[in-house]
Amino acid sequence: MQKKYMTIYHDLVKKIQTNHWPKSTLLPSENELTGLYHTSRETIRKALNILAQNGYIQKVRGKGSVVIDISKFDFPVSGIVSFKELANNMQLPTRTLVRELALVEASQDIQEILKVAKSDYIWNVVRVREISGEKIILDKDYFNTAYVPVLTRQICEDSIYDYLENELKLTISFAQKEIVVEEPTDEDRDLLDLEGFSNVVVIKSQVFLDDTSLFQYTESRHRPDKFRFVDFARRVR
Amino acid sequence: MQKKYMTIYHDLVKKIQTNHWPKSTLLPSENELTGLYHTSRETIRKALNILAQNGYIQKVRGKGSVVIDISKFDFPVSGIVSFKELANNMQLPTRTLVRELALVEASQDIQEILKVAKSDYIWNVVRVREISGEKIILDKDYFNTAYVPVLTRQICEDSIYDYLENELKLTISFAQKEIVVEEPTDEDRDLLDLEGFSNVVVIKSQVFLDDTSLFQYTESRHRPDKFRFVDFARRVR
DNA sequence: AAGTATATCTTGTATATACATGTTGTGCAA
DNA sequence: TTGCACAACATGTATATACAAGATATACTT
Repeated sequence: MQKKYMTIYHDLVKKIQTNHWPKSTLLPSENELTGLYHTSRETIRKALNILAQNGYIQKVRGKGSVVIDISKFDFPVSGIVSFKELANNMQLPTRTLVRELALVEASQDIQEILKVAKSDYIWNVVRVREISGEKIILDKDYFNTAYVPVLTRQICEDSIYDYLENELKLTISFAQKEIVVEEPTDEDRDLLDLEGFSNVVVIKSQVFLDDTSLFQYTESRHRPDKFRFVDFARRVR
Repeated sequence: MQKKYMTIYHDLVKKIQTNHWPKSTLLPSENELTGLYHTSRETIRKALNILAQNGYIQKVRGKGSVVIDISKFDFPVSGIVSFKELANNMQLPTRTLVRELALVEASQDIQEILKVAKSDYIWNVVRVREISGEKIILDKDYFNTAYVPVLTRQICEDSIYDYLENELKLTISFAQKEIVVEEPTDEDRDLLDLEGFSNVVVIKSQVFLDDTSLFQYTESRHRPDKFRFVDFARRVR
């Protein structure tokens, strides 16, 4: 890491999480922090602003930065996080079952969503996520082959995002997400342990790269009783 | 508005929304913008960073700022937005029915959530939101009387947030939100037009003021078929 | 003793400069 | 014609200074 304000940010996060500065106390003032980190006030302020954005502190003019330890929860689906990254932070045992991996012509719907031509081929991946032995989540991924030419079963069982970022060197940047509740499809009923639930929670995401190109569409279909979405929000005026 | 970077931000938002710079084109460079707005580059950069945060542009190093018009959707429940503010942006007719407004001792649960003492009184508000004549949303609000001493039926029918911000001069600042799916309670079945749905989507929010004090807890209970949550997310590394 | 003015702390805004680093097109050389 | 070097321009990072404005403790005045 070479970006100074980022290393300071991460250091401050760690210190807040380890209770170095307990909840609802004040951080050292910006001027003191410049001394501690041997840097300028503007650099400190950049780090502090990211802390505020992410719900670690609340800045109060004339007073200082209050720690608000909205403790980063068990299952933060906010942001863009791969299942593997989630699983790593979870206490429960997880498993991924690849049910489908095929290069196919896009359906009408997917054509429009991914903005590809009629004859274009796309990757179609269907995976079941098992948590504590129960089939809880059905992930249906569609990738534009212009950006993801190759996919293997091995990659899908491990982590596609890991492959995209570390092997293909793609820079995943932002996503448009939508959460709705739907009736289960036959596929849902077939592949998930729905236990009589008459709804599934569906997270639909369009995911974009650094250069604003749309490369992925995903539907993540969850059993409703196991679904939880937490978010930190700021009031905008 | 006296903050220069905020007026520039709002001006740029307006110009993007009115297609002055169409989707996937480049904004003028930072240097050009300093000329247009008669200001310094850092001030322009502050405005641009807020645009990027809110999903209007994607900054690409060496190239410029690409407009990504993730068009602000019909029902943005992301952020902290009052029902009245939502209703004003909606095409459909809405109505609010106040079913309860009482000063009561907090239950065990609410005591813990709002962090008030056993004997403390809190405001308990129950409102039904009608959209196109259907009872779709049940809002259950709990306010700490230390910050909201007075509430009237009139205020609850109009907009509590409007009252808090413009009359009481409270500065609502941030919230911790959680979305889960639950089985309907008797109250849900009684007050909402559930039409046989066996689930409700519940948004639970703790809302905080400027000085980090917790003043409100809310449960917003939605009929699942009418629920939609959209969000813009950035990948953090 | 009470209240008020003030000094001094805090964060917020605006501006300037310097250099690093990524992108793109121009023009020269093979 | 192809390919490479380089200039020109874009954004990113780090630093400095000045002043505005909110919070707070101190000391002084009444």
